Amino acid sequence: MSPAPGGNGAGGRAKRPTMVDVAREAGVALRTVSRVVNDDPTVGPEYVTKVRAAIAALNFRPDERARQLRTGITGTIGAAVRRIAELNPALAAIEQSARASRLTLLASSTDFDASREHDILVSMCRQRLDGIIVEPFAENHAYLQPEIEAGMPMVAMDRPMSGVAVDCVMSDNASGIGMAFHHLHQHGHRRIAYIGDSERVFSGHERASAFRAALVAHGQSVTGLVHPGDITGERVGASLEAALGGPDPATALVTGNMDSTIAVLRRLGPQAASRLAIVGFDEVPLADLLQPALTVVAQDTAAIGRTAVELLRERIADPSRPVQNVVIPVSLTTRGSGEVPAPAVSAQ
Amino acid sequence: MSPAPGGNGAGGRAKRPTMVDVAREAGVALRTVSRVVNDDPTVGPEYVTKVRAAIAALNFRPDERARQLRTGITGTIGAAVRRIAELNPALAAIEQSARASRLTLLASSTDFDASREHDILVSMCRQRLDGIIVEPFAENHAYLQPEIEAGMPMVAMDRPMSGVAVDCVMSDNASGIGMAFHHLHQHGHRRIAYIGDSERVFSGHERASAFRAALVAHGQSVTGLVHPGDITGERVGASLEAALGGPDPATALVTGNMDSTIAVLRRLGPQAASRLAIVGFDEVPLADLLQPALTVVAQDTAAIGRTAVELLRERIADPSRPVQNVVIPVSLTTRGSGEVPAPAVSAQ
DNA sequence: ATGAAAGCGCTAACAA
DNA sequence: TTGTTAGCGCTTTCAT
Repeated sequence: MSPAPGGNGAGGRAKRPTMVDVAREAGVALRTVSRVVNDDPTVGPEYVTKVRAAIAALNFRPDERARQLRTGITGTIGAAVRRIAELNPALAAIEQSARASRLTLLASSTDFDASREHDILVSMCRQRLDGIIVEPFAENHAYLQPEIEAGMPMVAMDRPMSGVAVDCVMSDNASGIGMAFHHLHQHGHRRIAYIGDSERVFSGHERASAFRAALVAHGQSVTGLVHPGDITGERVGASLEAALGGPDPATALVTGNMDSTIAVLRRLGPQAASRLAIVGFDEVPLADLLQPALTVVAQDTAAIGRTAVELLRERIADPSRPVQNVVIPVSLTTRGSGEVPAPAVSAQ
Repeated sequence: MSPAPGGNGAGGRAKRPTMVDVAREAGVALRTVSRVVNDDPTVGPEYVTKVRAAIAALNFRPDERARQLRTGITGTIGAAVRRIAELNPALAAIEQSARASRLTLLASSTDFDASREHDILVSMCRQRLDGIIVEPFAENHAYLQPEIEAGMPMVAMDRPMSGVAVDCVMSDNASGIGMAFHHLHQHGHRRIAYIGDSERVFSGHERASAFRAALVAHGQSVTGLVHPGDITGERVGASLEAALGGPDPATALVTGNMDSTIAVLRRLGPQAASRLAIVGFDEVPLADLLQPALTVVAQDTAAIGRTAVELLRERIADPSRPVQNVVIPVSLTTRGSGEVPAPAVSAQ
């Protein structure tokens, strides 16, 4: 009711009250305030009342930083992903799981930049977060070995890390590519091309390799059909020409990730996809509104995020357990673009 | 070279070395280690060498939490937005600006839930972040008054906050709606309907009001043309029927935000938009790949995010400066859907 | 240029 | 059940 004593006048930068102030105001010991704040049941009801009143009178808010320093745990896990603020269902799942475990999530964008990733991970380690989920980008992470040895729990998502042994969760890339290929093959296509991310990227390599394997398994030549590389308009355009031009053009296309799919659609122009069968790896926003609607191999992003948090919590609980490697199944979502039939064979 | 002393054996949870350990290892005072860690130039070169060596030998990493407790600043700002992990260019801009100012960003999803928003904001206050950017959702934020009085810098984004006086940055909603209406009017449309978010939402209210004002300014009746409400398939479907059915159907549509636009497109089905002129408020992912490509009123999300960080930094620097209110202009991006001409008047 | 010692605000042994 | 006291790991006066 009465305004807080202690020079809380208007305008000036008020000094926040601490537990000591609350204790004085309530006429109890510091320890009692701490107990009340932490809902310790062994405090007498009248003390609880007095302390609560003092807390309200002073507008006291405990300083989480001091608590963290003292207890050694931050209640926060970090997520170093390529992009926050872009559609990232795995990150959404991580946030949800973290919240369910009463953990704060500190998410940062590594932004496809190894040095940024380095800075973020080092900073997270200095903050002594309870654990870190990372979607690795850099080639080598040996510099993290001391941190891991010092007990910093870490989980890799989407890609494994090299140079350190950490738990990892990722999609079954090979199966997904197999599904896409098989689906198009079943719809009569015999010339199926692949356009995807650079093989320098782990998943780009896995997917391109799996596609080559599928071609070989169907007794086909790999020549001219597999086009990994950077996702730029020009590169994708050139790959498209290579795949769709020539004497024996592809009648169907597998795109290796969301960005490739979008780049291909942009390059082909509206409705060009109705002449060509397309199956994309990764879900695409508004895939149902395109024409034809896009058939995709969908990753179980919710499971990936959930599993990442699970692995991290298990690692926190038992730092010495053996390293786990979890592979999450993918699934095919048919919407139209993958069911375009192969054109009847005319001549050759 | 030699392994760190102090029981760093394999398997066990190693205790991290502190500055005290480094000081002992280097044979210097604690204070000197602190100086070296903080690049204080007044340290003798040979001391620097010794300390660096000890740091490397022990794999010492300073504990950011202790530093924060002691200095009082965290170097971290919070962002409580509706959704991270979804396309959110304003959040991306915030992250970029924060990084440019060497600030860590702690982003959390309030997820369209007032109690979640409350928990997140309270938690950020307890963590004594250097400042908070919030995309307010709850009706009233008076509970934050004590925090603001205690010196917690805060900036509202996209919507103002009620119950507290804080800086605010948002788009020029009224102009945007005016642009959309005017654009359609210029293309010959005389029956233009609006479907948007609920008027309980601040921007929903602003935009619906502006649309009514536009109708009135053009001497038209408001009846049956303005449809704010929750964004669900059924509600949007009903609003569409009301607007497009009847004796005098609308020939053009303004949608009030991204979700309304997408809901309308889903409801109308593919290519239905080629019979109806549509201008959406907010950019839509892959808007260029739809048919017809989508004409939208685009918010300058980059400017919004940048300004939010700017306002926050200024507030941190000068807690007593007057509250600022910044309105960011919007712009029209024509792609096709808004340029569908009005059908020739047949009878009536 | 370097060091000794006092805290930042909280929790956790240990006493009473 | 409540209080006393010693830190968590760092920065920072103040001496030297």
